[in-house]
Amino acid sequence: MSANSRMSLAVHILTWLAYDRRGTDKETATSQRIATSVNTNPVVIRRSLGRLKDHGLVTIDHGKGGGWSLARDAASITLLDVYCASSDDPVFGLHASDPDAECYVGYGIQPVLTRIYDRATEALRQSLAQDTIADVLRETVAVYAAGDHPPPQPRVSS
Amino acid sequence: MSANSRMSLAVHILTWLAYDRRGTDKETATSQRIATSVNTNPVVIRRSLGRLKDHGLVTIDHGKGGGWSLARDAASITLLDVYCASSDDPVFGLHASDPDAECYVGYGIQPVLTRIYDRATEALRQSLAQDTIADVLRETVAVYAAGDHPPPQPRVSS
DNA sequence: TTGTGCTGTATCTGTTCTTGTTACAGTTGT
DNA sequence: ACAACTGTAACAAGAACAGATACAGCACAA
Repeated sequence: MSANSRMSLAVHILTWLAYDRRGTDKETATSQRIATSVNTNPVVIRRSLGRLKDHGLVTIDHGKGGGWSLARDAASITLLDVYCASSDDPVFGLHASDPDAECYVGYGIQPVLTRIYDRATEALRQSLAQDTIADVLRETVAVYAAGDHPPPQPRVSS
Repeated sequence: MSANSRMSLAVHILTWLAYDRRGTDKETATSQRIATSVNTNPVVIRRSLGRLKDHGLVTIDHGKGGGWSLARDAASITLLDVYCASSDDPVFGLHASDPDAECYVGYGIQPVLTRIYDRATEALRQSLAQDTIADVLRETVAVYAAGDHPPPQPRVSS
């Protein structure tokens, strides 16, 4: 919902791939299997994976038996990378309709807002840059290990 | 547009009121006059002002000849205050549909995301807290003074 | 070369959110 | 009582989004 659930979706996918890579049986990583974990439609996953591929975060092996995998080590993919790949829209938007240019405030406020928004957005980005997909995977597994999980099975997906 | 143009609207309104307060002729600050500067409908302004009033940033004098004014000094209203009054929605949203709890990643990822999002959002908020409406007004007037403004009149609005 | 399995993308639907607008009752000073 | 403005409901139009179906395209295997 709200603003940016695409970010959560992308992090989920990448974390899933990072976990999947550790396995040895190597069932192919298809959009269908990922969709089961995220609990949504495979097309939604493919749309997100397409963006991640365009930003060089994942690769795809086409053809029968192919599948998705991380293009780089999970420890080198920061959440800022994911954020950049997930959203084109700025956090803050300017006025829906252009202000009255004949007014002191209406004339001058937009560049001021832009400066303030840019700085705040940069602070947000710096914070996101501090975590990697490897961190998320480690913490996520820890949450699983600590919790009283409803199901007893320790496999990635169904 | 995009995410949060309500923030820009609220900053514009408060800056306008901060400027208006400096005047001596004291034409009443009505939603109609503010709407002219923002170039929108008075009801849109009233909706925003209602939220700002609920957060204690502005006050209203009802009745004939009444009008809006800042509840506090412009230098004491930070953009974080405005942000809090403008938006209930978080910057980042979690998954649209709950992930599969039978999956390692699906089970454990949401609290991890929440922690990361909270930290990033806090960085954004700290950045916004560094500017006040008084700062915005000063810089906005400077932009006006520096520019080659289309109209020659130096009055607030029409 | 044919078959298989998966991707990439177009398209449609239902939902939600937002802006802009009209309308009108409520409030308050003159 | 009147004038002036607010607060809010209601509505239309538009954008954005998730979810879903459908199908052509691609690459490997046999």
